[in-house]
Amino acid sequence: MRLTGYFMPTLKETPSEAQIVSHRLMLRAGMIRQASAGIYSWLPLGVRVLKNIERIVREEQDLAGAQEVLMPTIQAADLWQKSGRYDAYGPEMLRITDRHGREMLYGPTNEELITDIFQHSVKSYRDVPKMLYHIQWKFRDEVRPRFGIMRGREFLMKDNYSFDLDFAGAKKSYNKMFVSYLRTFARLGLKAIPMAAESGPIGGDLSHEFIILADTGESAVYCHRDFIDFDVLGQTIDYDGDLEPIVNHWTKLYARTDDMHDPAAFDKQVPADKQISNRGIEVGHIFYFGTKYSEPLGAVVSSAEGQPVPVHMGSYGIGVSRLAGAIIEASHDENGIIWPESVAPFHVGLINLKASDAACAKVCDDLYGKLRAAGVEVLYDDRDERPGTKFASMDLIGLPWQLVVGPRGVDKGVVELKRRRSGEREEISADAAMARLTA
RNA sequence: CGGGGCGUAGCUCAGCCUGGUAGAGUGCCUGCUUUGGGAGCAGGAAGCCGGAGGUUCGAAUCCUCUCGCCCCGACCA
Repeated sequence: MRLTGYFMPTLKETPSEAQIVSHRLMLRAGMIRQASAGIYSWLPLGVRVLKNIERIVREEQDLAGAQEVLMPTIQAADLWQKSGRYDAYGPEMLRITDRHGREMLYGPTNEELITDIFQHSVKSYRDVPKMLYHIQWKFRDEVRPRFGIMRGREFLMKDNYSFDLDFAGAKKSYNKMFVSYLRTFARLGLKAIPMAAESGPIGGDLSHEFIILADTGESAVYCHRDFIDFDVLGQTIDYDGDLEPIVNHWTKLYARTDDMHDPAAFDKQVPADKQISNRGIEVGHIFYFGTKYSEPLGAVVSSAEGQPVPVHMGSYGIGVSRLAGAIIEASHDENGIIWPESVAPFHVGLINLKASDAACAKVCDDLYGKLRAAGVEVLYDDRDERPGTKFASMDLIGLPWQLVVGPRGVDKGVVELKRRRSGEREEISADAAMARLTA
């Protein structure tokens, strides 16, 4: 993409409404634009990031055996009346009346709808287990939206719902999602730590929040330092096999959010030099809730003995749009965003330091063509701007690599390859740079 | 929902107290100079001063109402 033709309205100054770093940087980088309180439009650069996050989430859901569906944003109120949540949900739920006076709502979540879909078609124990997920916009009328995209009223979320015959089955589904989440966040370049969370009236330990550590996080979290070095991507996962050992490995050490924190247990279980107490951002939440919705909504299957049994369910959420902000919170410096490779809107930024110089332009155009031909996503700054402006905006938008071509280097037959994350630069030939970027 | 604050040019803000018909920086457009970390000079375009009432000869400025947005707290993916 040539920057001269790209819609990327960057800002030199920080808009006054933005307080936290991800919000400021997303606005400055031209990723989003506020439409109203807690509601945002996504501009081209932001959409590219969002799509990358979505892609990874989707791939990992599919890998774990879940199937994608797509449920509507607007739902009829009657299912919610059946589950009892229409009254329980309160003003956070945006209620709408259609032209016929029918009560509708903009979905804040989808348990009712998915359970209804399931119960219409599934009647036998032979048809479970099933895991169905979708990635859809949701709306929660937060009293006080804030932190930009991190806590908007409208947000993009992946939610998955599992259906099993009994608790043992549900636990297997839970484990699949647990491991799937570890992989998903790791691929997004994040250190996400599963922390014991409130599981509501069901009780037990089957609820985990996946938290990333960031100083600007919204809640206090406490955990063992060894989590930082845990790795999940180095092993092959067999989702049909026993996942319990992996789950155990990731849950045996102390990790709790503020509301579950027990200072005495923390001190007892974690040596002082291994204690981390920090702020954290919740990027995912998984829980088992048994028959809470299957009973009132009639999601019942026949057991092998011919007896009707309500299915055991779990639900598993990932805040897709929130992740865009969370990744920035976890990965930036004073100059701007530092995207992990997997979600970067482009792989490399090609900077022509002197657009008016024919030799420079020749080298750049050539590199641009070759990179594109090689399938490398490249943003080519071909603007007639000063070098400082170009460096600043490229650092701001945080592409993993910068390929800098200036008259000085072109004379010597070299270009400069800069790593955004470390700031390392090296002068190498254009061919060598190509080889590096296509490796 | 309790408490606080802010709406003036795309962005950051001054002007408001003490009423006299719109400002700066930056960004944008033109030209010249410049060219390795958000340049310099000159010229230019750009605002229903959030909206509605009111007071006044006259309102960005004073009064009332209203809408929007932000911050702290409680709450939340």
